[in-house]
Amino acid sequence: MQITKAGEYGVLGLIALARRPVGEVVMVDVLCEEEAIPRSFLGKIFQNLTKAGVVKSSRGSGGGFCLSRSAAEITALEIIEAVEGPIALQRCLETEPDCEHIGGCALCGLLTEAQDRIKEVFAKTSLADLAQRHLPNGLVQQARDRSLIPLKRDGQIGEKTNEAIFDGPLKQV
Amino acid sequence: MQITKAGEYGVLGLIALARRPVGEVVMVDVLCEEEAIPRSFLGKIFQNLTKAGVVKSSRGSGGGFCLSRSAAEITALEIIEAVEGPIALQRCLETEPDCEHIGGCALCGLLTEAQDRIKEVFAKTSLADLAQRHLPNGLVQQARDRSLIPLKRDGQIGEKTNEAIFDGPLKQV
DNA sequence: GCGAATCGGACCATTTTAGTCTTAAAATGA
DNA sequence: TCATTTTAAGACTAAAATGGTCCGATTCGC
Repeated sequence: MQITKAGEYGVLGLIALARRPVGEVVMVDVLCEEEAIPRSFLGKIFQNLTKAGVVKSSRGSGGGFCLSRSAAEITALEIIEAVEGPIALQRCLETEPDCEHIGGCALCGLLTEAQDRIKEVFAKTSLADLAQRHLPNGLVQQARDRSLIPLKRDGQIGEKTNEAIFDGPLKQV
Repeated sequence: MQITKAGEYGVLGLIALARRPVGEVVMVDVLCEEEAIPRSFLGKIFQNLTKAGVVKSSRGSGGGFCLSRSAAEITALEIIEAVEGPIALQRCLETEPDCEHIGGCALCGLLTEAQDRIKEVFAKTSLADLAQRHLPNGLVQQARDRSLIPLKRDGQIGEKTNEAIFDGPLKQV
């Protein structure tokens, strides 16, 4: 009962994309650096987002990804389901409506309700909302200018960077 | 983002237990047969429920499990968290309050909200509620008398039994 | 005290996650 | 046209979680 890394990275990558002017094509390399995501992984995740119609891709030099619609029209639900598949707490809801347990099972009702609540939360939140909440003050850039953020790259993961970042005057967000 | 089999079986096993008079000690064997759960697996699950104080165990011949409180005082949240660990969609909430992402992350807020909704649903539902919703008419016993339910046992799992069970007059639940 | 019955916990197989790597295809610009 | 740059697709892998089994320590009834 957790969001996967793929889902997490997907949202984060899209937030980075949503920070740019609409229509601007950005390489996956750039997005990865900004949000400290392993490069090849985000590439694969964005493939799914392309299939789902959330982003558009263009190949070749000068290529990259851009949002297929305005960030206000993309919901968190759409993103997460594109990456992780449909949200379904209960297994049997995925394929057939009847529960596999004997005589109709109380769990179905409970889990369906919980699942609907989650979907409500995700559906009412747009990518624009998320992008706005995420670092409203350009603190990332400040921190990066002060070399407080060692970037993660493939193979060589910087760890325990939080303290460094959050120490000092940047702390009072 | 799914409930685990362990969580599912835990709830189901407790429902079976809650059907009996309070204080009655029941062997896992019996509970397993009633809800078609692999025997040794439910044993392990009930270990966790014992540690969490949801059931009490007694060993030796004549031993088994009984609810430690009335079913109305046990919530689904308690059961599921006892079996699966705390419900935490977001990883970083589990250990530390600060998000690992740079400069405070929009995901934290979103996932925390979703998580709170799930907990609300689970917290407001008691085991007694579930037991009441689960087969109010004793349909299981009817079905079993008519040999419509091949019981699952260790090693030899009966599959695709649903059609057989739901066909015929039992269908209109 | 003995033996049967039961939980408790170590153990194991399979699936999922979280990535990486390689090859192919497409677009650009020289 | 050709080299370069970028995504697309998918095979591959290590590690963790899941789902489940099995045996031994413990306890009870006699």
